[in-house]
Amino acid sequence: MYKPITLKDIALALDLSPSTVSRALRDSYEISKKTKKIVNDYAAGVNYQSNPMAAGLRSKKSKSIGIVVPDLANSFFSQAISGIESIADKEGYHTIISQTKDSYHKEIEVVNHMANRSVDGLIITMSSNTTEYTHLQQMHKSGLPIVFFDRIVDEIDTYKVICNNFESSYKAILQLIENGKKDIAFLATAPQLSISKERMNGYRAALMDQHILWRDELIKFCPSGGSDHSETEFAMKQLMALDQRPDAVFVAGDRLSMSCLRALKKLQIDSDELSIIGFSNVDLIDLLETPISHIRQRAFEMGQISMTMLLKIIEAKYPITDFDTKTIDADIFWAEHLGLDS
Amino acid sequence: MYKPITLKDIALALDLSPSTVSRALRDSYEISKKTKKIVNDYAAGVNYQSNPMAAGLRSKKSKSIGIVVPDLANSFFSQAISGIESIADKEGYHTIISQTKDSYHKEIEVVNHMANRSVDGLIITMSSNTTEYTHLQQMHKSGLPIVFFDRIVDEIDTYKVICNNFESSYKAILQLIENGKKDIAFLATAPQLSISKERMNGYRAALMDQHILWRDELIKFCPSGGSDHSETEFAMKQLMALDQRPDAVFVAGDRLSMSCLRALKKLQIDSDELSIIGFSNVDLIDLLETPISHIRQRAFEMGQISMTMLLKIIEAKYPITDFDTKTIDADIFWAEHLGLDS
DNA sequence: TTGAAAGCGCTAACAA
DNA sequence: TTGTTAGCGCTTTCAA
Repeated sequence: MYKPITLKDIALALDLSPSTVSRALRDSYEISKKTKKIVNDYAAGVNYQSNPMAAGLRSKKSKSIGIVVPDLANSFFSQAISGIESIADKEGYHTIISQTKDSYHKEIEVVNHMANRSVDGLIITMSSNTTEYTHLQQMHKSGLPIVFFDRIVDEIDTYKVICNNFESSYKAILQLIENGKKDIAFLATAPQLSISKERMNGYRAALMDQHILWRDELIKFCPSGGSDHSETEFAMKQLMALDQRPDAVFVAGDRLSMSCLRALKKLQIDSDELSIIGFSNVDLIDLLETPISHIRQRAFEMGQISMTMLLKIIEAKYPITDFDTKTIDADIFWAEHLGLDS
Repeated sequence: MYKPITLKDIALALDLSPSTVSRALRDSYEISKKTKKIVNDYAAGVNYQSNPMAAGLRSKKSKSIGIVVPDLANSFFSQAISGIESIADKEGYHTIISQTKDSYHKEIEVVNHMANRSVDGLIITMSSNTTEYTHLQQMHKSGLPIVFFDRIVDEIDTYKVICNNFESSYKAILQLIENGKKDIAFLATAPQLSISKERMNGYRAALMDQHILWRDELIKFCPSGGSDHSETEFAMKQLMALDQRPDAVFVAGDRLSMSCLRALKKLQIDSDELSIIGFSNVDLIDLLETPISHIRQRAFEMGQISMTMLLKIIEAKYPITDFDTKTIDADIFWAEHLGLDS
């Protein structure tokens, strides 16, 4: 059976008390250098591993944080996770990752599990089906440090890290208009998501500033976010069936952008007919058949900032009350055939 | 401060003993239906969440398992994780995911952390830089259930799940040869990895059976596995500089396949000049500019099987001694221009 | 500078 | 069917 060395074992072997060993191992100021050396050497020799469950049970700290994202297969999230880990590693924090697959119930379950496992904090991107936040509000009120990332929740006051959704959308649409596009469709995932709203606001503002009329029929939502291709295909089919067809489509979602490409391929719609610009952090974007203009979020950097913010809360001596939302620029890349700079 | 309801609180409120409450909550046969109902109703009312750290500390079980993969950004792994979770969810197990970024040291750290967090078992794909397994051997000897996945370790006797590396490689090469290719290069990641060896064996066997001479200069390794593009580019450049240039290349790695495509694009080598077939589980493969024949592993299924095997070990009444290695078929898809069936 | 003792929240013998 | 008691491995008062 699995029987690791315990702190007690060390105490016994070294004829010290458990508390001394514990303190020595944690490099407490009360312990003499000599004792510390003896203890640490012995511990290293027998490959002692402290048990975080026992430690956490007592001290309510675990030096580990939880990361909750909707989908690991989404490069935006995996890049962000790498950013989070780059900081966590440096600061000696472990990370525990879980995905919700955009399910509200899975999210609740995962968050509870992490909280109970005594993570010291949480970095979370909401599931797209989450419209009710009491599970998070409760934890947050109880003192669990939380940082929201990408998809944020207004109702909970804490640090939030998002990309410049409004501005980058605005800029993208503006550029399209200046390039002669007039009928720009808007394709988004779930309408209740913060990112959908912010991106739509950017779209709307650009149209208004350029005196282009808003057309309801050009707005389509695919709540599955592109995981259900038929949904995207249906939306695109509807758009292309309009009397006044769009000449461009702005896709406000990462997975959705690729789903949209696939739909266009299936519907045999050429990229000359319909320009497409979408949010995308896909690595392979340069290898795609159809050149696609895209807005690329600085996911790694966003992850790093999220972790930095979380650490700030965790290690704060006094509760923080003055939270803000970090907005990170995104980079726009124009497909070559449009002949535009990025 | 964070002060969750404890089992004791419930016991106090209901004037029961903690053990009764504990048993009622866990639906023990010893407890009357009435008491169970009272307890469960009350617990639900106050939103009681059991503390798995305390439970785990005592019972040495946590109903959670660890998943360790090299890289979350690799679709093969994220698909496999989804497969693992599909079974874990059903059986009431939580999953804790970590990535090693193919670092040996990160792997050790992550595995230790998980073991200490009392995961009930581990599903792991080795880091490509791991050549020494004492950290795992130790845990395994101590009784931690482990299932190896994709990249396996001969030295440790437990369940292993891999794809049919030899056979699918053999079949792919055979097909290439039958299609007239004669100078088939072999591109792999780290040579010490089980997958590299198995795939090379398939390659070698097919050549031999078809009486094609083995040529050392057609074999190239890219230890970074495609994350360092310059490495791949250099290898491809070397290959194309040979007097007798290859007319096809077989890529024995997921990320490497895409890296290879990118290298060919950069070197402006047409797919007519050089056919490429590689392992790949990329979702977007149908949207790529260059049609690429590919071997697609049944990642989701492999994940499911891994989890099933792990559960078998975890829940075994008596230690299992008779382990085997599950080999799952892979599917070969031929790029259209080759005019072959899959 | 070290040790003794209590207890974190839970489970599992053993008793009743 | 329920309660009592001890203890998982560690940290943390408090005392020495």
